[in-house]
Amino acid sequence: MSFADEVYKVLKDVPMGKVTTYKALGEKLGTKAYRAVGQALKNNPYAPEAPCHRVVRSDGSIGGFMGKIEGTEIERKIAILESEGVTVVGGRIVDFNKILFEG
DNA sequence: AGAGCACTGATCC
DNA sequence: GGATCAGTGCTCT
Repeated sequence: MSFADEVYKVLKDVPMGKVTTYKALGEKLGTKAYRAVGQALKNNPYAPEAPCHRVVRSDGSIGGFMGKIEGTEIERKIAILESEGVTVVGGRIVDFNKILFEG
């Protein structure tokens, strides 16, 4: 088990239509290195199992996969979120606090 | 070994 | 209320 594996394990526990934050994942893993969580997510070896698009920043913004890398596979993940019932506007989650899953 | 990163909370203006 | 600093753990050079 690697650090990344634990991240995905927690991530898979997030129900559809909900989102979680890097912080929540880090806390569950018992670490404070939230950046390391992001590192693991961008690696994303468990692509369909690890819904990295379902992970957002603590303030509800989508995260680094927008604005500078738009036009990549990332934007499709945003569409997936909306498909799951999560609304994203201007790179920000709508009703973020209501769909936030903290386990 | 050193810099960087898909972050966050706390300071500093 | 925005910009900057420090902390954190892992990956790449």
